[in-house]
Amino acid sequence: MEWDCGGWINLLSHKVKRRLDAQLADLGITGMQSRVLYHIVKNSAKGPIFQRDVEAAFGLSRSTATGILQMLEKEGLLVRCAVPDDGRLKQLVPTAKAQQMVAQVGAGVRETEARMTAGISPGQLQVFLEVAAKMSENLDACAPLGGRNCG
Amino acid sequence: MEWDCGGWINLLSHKVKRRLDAQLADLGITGMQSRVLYHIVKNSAKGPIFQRDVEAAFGLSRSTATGILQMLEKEGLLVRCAVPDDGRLKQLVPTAKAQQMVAQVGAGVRETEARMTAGISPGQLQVFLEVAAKMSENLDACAPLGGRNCG
DNA sequence: TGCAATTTGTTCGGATGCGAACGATATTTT
DNA sequence: AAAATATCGTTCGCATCCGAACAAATTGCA
Repeated sequence: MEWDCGGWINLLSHKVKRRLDAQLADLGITGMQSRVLYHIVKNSAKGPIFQRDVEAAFGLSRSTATGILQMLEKEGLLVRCAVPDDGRLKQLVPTAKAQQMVAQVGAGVRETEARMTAGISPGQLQVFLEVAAKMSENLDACAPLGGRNCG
Repeated sequence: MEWDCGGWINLLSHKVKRRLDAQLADLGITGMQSRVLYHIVKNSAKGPIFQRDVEAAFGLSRSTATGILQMLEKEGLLVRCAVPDDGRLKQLVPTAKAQQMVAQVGAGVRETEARMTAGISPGQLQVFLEVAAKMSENLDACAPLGGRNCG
């Protein structure tokens, strides 16, 4: 009779989100937005990056990704420009402002990370991350149930 | 420059939620609702339980808890009745239907839990849960930042 | 070539969660 | 006792995210 599927994980995620959003509120950006922006900044150096890559990396639906990227563009943190090769794609190009934002966000994030992991040994943290990754993988494997809208 | 605050945790939580909600869709209940209901069923045996207890247990804001409990009542899964001692409180009393629902949900939840933890040793899982609990605790400790609306 | 299927991103309506402001009831202080 | 304070739950408007339906562009196949 005892079960708790995802109870702890959702509770923890919930707290992380609240803490991080509060930490970043002054910068006018949310945790999710900052992660997406960081991902774009980091990966656009290696080659062109598109909305579909963001969807895949964060498990977001198309509509949600559209909204986040529109918002980031409106804030002047990136530009979505058409590419000649394929008229469907819009390449995501971070602006100089994005670099600043990423640096500022990084400071807040590291602070929150430090508080969060206080008193946890590197070894424990390692196991934690490995288990989390394995769970993520397991869930991908049994994905066919439900939503077909995201990659 | 490398940071990922809550990236993995949010991604995993996201996937758990999607999987569980899909699993429970046939029963007409969401993962969050089912967890709250289970909590009420389990704890109402030990003594009266109120909305504030739900808020504390799941880190929900007052308004969110109100919404979930109103919904569960509308579905006939619980009754919120006034108590004579304190006119502010509404005791949460699960119905017989709630017992059935909890049993049905339990089956689906155990299936999802099994899939999710496949290939993970009990020892690893133990560490994972301990670290998650420690992180949760750490986040509670630095709570004063932001929202004052929830317990 | 020409038409079907796929891919990419948008818009729309709905669900869930939050914070602020509120009314009602209890408790504490004066 | 009266007034200030605290607690409990509700309502409201806002943000985030989802899935479905859609338009535009590309690819694959006959």
